[in-house]
Amino acid sequence: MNHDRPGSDVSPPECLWRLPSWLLGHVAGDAYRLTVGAVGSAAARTDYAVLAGLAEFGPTSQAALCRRLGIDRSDMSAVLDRLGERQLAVRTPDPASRRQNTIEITAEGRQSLAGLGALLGQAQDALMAPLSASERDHLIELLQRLVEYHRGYAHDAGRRPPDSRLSRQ
Amino acid sequence: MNHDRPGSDVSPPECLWRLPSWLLGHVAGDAYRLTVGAVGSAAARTDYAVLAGLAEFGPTSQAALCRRLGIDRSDMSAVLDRLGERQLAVRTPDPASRRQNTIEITAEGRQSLAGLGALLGQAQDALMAPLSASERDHLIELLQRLVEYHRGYAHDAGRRPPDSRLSRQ
DNA sequence: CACATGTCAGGATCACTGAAATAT
DNA sequence: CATATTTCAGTGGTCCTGACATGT
Repeated sequence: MNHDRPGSDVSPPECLWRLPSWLLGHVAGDAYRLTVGAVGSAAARTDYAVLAGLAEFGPTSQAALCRRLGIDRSDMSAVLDRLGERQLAVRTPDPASRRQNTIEITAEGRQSLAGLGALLGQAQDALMAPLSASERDHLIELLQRLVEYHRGYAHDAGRRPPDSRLSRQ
Repeated sequence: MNHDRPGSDVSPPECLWRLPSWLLGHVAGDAYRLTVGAVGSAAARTDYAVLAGLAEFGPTSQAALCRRLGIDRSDMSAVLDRLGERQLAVRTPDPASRRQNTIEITAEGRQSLAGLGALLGQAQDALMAPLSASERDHLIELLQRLVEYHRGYAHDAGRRPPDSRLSRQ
């Protein structure tokens, strides 16, 4: 029933309006609703992330996938069950180390990934609508710096240290 | 048990790394955990927002408070019950319009607000640690623009039109 | 009557806790 | 033994739906 929704008396307290965590909560909520709307369901949103990871990483263990996507391994099982049922990914026990699975994306999975990616692109445009292209880039860059710092992601694309060849030999 | 947490194999897929909604989800999650950690409980985080609103708006109706803080009115009742029990806010029926309550912050509420504000400030610094002062301001401004656009907040403080005195008389 | 307010009961999703079974 | 992987059961919070009683 979506109670509440702006009236004319709506302006936030200064005190929260300058508070990054409050702003982030609202914007992330909007982003969530927009992407879920574009993609059709909350599950499909998670599926996209997992499929994107599988497509880019190649066959991976389930735990590594969790670490790289920031999804708790308690929740990953259900996601992979769902992807498995729909034949979008396959889970095979790893012969080399029998305690872990090898997860791999299927051809259908890649198709689904492409479709979801297109839908998500629209949602991103809707989300970032009020910002110019350079502002969007700047926002993305600032968010990336925060993610790197707090989640220990070492994003290295295009940031290969200048002496990388030297330091290796 | 906080499963997962970075290893050395951790780097996100390019595909998500440029996706604002994914970045926002992670950063908002970090912000949430930092603020909850600083403030002691998730409930205290909500209390802060409500107390901040009450302190800045003055006595307000419950529904107006919901709209301005972006909290659903289904959930506000419980929050006010909690604040009432702890004597941080009082809920009195409005004599002028008997269908609405007037909510007001108490002296204890202001004390609690100040304490929580200090704790939250530390969490914000921790969150924004990797960014310079001007980068923090820029991030905040970009997020504000998105919140305004998507949630219909009309933020006007400090943006009084240059001719505000003229336009009023 | 339509409409706003406050309250309640409940669902859905998410991030997380804690523990078990299994294998290295 | 300690450690890592996979899975499951369950919690708490937030957001949301739908309804109801009470007022204007």
